[in-house]
This record gives sequence, C-alpha cells and structure tokens, in this order.
Amino acid sequence: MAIASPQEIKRTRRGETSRAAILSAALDLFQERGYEATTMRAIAERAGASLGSSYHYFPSKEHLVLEFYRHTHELHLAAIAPMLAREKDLTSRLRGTVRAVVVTCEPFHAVAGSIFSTVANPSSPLNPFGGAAKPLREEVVALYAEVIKGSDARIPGDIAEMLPLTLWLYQMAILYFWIFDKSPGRLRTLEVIDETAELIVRLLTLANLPVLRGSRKRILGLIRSVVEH
Amino acid sequence: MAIASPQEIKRTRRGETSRAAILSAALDLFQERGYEATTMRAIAERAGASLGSSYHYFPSKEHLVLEFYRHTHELHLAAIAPMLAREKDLTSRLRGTVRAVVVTCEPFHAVAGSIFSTVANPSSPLNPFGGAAKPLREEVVALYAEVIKGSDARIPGDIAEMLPLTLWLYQMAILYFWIFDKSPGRLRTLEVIDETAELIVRLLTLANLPVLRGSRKRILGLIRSVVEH
DNA sequence: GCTTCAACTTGAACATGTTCAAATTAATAG
DNA sequence: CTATTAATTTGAACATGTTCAAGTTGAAGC
Repeated sequence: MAIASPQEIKRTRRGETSRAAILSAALDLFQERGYEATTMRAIAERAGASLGSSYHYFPSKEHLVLEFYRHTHELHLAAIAPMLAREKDLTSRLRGTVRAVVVTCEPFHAVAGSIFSTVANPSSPLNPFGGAAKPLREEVVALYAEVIKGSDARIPGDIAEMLPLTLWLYQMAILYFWIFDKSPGRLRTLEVIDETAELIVRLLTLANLPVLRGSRKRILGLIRSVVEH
Repeated sequence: MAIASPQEIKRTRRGETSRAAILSAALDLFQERGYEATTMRAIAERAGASLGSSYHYFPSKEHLVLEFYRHTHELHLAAIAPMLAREKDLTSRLRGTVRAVVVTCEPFHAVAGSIFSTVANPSSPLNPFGGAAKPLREEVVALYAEVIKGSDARIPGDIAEMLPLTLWLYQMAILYFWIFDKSPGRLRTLEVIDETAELIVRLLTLANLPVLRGSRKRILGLIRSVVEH
C-alpha cells in the first residue's frame, strides 16, 4: 500500500544468502502456482526461512513481483542482443524485440494476468508510471531508444524524441493482448506483433506527408503533454 | 475469483430491501473511504445487515463495484442525453460524451485507481473483456455507436463498423489518464479530451486519402482480428 | 575473551475477504 | 391455523497479507 522507502538494506553475506533463497523460492512458486495461489508462507517455507524474514527483505508480496520483472527483463536483453547487433532494418528490429518479449514471458503466461492487474494499480509500488518500478520502465524505454538508434531508418527529431516511450507503451499493449491470447503457441500474438510492427514503421514514413504535418505536430504535442507530470 | 453464476436471485420484497441497503451502504463507503479501505464488515454494519447477508446478495466485494459502475453509467447517460439530442457535430458529440464521463466520475476519483486495477485483471469478473462486466461494456459501446449515428458526419462503412468499440477503448484510456491527473479541477484531462476528440475526427477525415488507404485497411483488419475471439 | 550493537530471525497477533452450516423468518399449501 | 419449504440471516471459522516486539547471531572494537 505505502510506497517503499528507498533505503537500501546493507547486505552482509548472511543476509544475501537469505534474500536470494527467498527470491528464488518466490520465482519458482509464482511459476508453479501463479501469483495469487502462492502464499507468503509457502515462499518462506520453501526458502527455509520464516514468514517474518521474508518481510525483512521484501516489503510486500508485490515487491517480489518487481524482482520477477527484473529477472525477465535480463532474459529479454540477453535474448535480443545478437539480433540487435546484426539487424539494421527498423521493422525487423522492432518485431524481433517485441517477439522476444512474449517468448521470454511465455513460461509466466499463467501468472501474467494477476501481475498485470497489480501493475496497473496507480497506488501499487509496481505501477510503472511512478514508484519502485520506474527505474525498470526507464531501462525498457532506453532499450527501445537503442532499437531505433541502431537502425538505418532516419526518424525526424521531433518524432524520435517521443518514439521510445511510445514503443514501450505499445509493448505494454501487446503484453495485455498476449495475456488473453488462448491460441496454440500464442500464435495470434505473434501475428499481431508482425502486423503492428510493420504498420508502425509505415506510419512513421507517412508522417512526413504534408497533409499529415498538422496532425503529426498535434499528436506529438499531445504525447509530450501527457508524459510530463 | 470464480465467475459469478448467472442465476438470478428471485427477489422478494424483504430481500430487495436488504440488497438495496447493502448496495447503498457500499456506494457511500466507497466514496467516503475508497475501495480498499472499505471493509465488507463496515458495509454490512452501515447497512444494518450481517456480514454473511452481504455475501448472500453479492458474491464478492468486486461485484459491489460492478453495481457501482452501473450506477455511474446511468448518471452518465442522463447527463449527456440533452446534448446528444441537440448536437449534430461529431467532434462536439464525442467531446461532450467523454467530458461527461470524467465529470460524472469525479466524486469517485479517489476510488478509481484501485477499481481500475481490479478491472484490468483478466481473471476478475469485472474485466470488461469477458465475465460479468461484458453486458455493461456492450452498453457503453452501443452508446458510442449512437454518438456516431446521431452526428452529421459521414463515416465509411468499414470504419463505422469498428469505431464504437475503438471509442470505448479510447474512453478507457482517457479514464486511466484521469486517474493520474492531479491538476486542479482535473483540467488537464479535459484539455486532453478536447484535443484528442478533435484529432480523432480529423484522422477519420484523412483516412479517405489515397495514400492512407492501405494503412487504413490494415488497421481495420487488425482491430477486427483483435476483437474477435 | 568480553562487550556491544546492528543485522537478522522468529512466530504470534491482527485485519479482512470469504465460506458455511445452522438458525430464523415468512410465505404458501392443506 | 398448522406444516412445510424456500428465502434470508447470522456469526463463527478459515486463509492469507502484513506488522511488530522480542529474541538470536555474529562481527568489530577493546
């Protein structure tokens, strides 16, 4: 409920071991049973710790999810590094990056629903628009900046400024769609990613048309005004 | 957690009184204290009922929120009826309708955050993409169909087909923005509504341009494929 | 080795959403 | 009016996230 106080816990070796055990148990159990079905008591038990000890390291169950996110983010980065190093075409880079998101998250599909709802809550420390999850969001936004920068596409400056954040939002939308996707192998999500990635790049090109200049300026102004707080 | 069984409770006069008292107490308390701070025990107490009785009429706390939604929807409909009867300009109709949403919801701004997160959860009966909240969503979509139909704008058939649902989604996005809006009188949300309403109608016009034909078809196909399940 | 103190651990206690079996009430049939 | 039955009401019991005061541990300084 309350935002986590940002004070770092100074980690001794003993503490670090406990913390790691608790986190690892939590990640396992979230995958096995889902977020809601995993109780803090079960986490503590599997970690060989006590209930209170878990709360010493993680202020709440939600904060364990935050680590869960960070974990998948690392996996995602590792998965796309070779592609980003090789590929120059923006559509391909975008498609590859977003495809990798859902592929990386696939083992957690069952958990994702309840997590997403937690994340959507503005008063949750996990809400990416503020609170504890903000740094992680910024890492993802930076990743999309890299996706753009490393491509051979020439994006006008005013668009380039807002694009990474917009693509992050796009990724969130894809993830929400993916949560509902019941098709075998989550194929429909992959199709939607392919289609939208192409469409986005196409619209970026069209944005230079004279008729669209006005709308383009307005849209960018809108995004800018929505983002600033 | 479980989806509500759709069996109607046959309401005798006695039952109806109790049900109404519980609902009314819940609506009051949600406004006074917010969703999370309102306990089922407090609702029962204020309603002069017992805890168990509340659960006899409402399968869960979330289902009380659903009624809360329905309540604000009625208020919204009443608020915009005169405007819709008079106004023919699509931009004005759209702006007026969405403005009325946030104005109607203003008394519940403090509650809205936690409610929104509950609603976003795919496994919640309140999730508008399925479950108990679907009928209400369809009412709102129908309202936007009316917003379009009653206007003097001539919308191409393929767009008109998908537009109401898209506008419902747009309304959801505005509401999410509104939740975070801390400006006095929620002025920023109103500004964003004005700007986006104009922009949407402008883009609808532009969609007829030959250069945009391809993208238009693709976007519509995308929406269609995303909506169908 | 002893003291000190912060880090760490513990489990009981609490609040609250939910379930349920039993009790109560009121309407209906005879 | 009485018996029956379904609707309604009740509150105890349960599960689980969270808090907290008290206990334990181990390293650093002497």
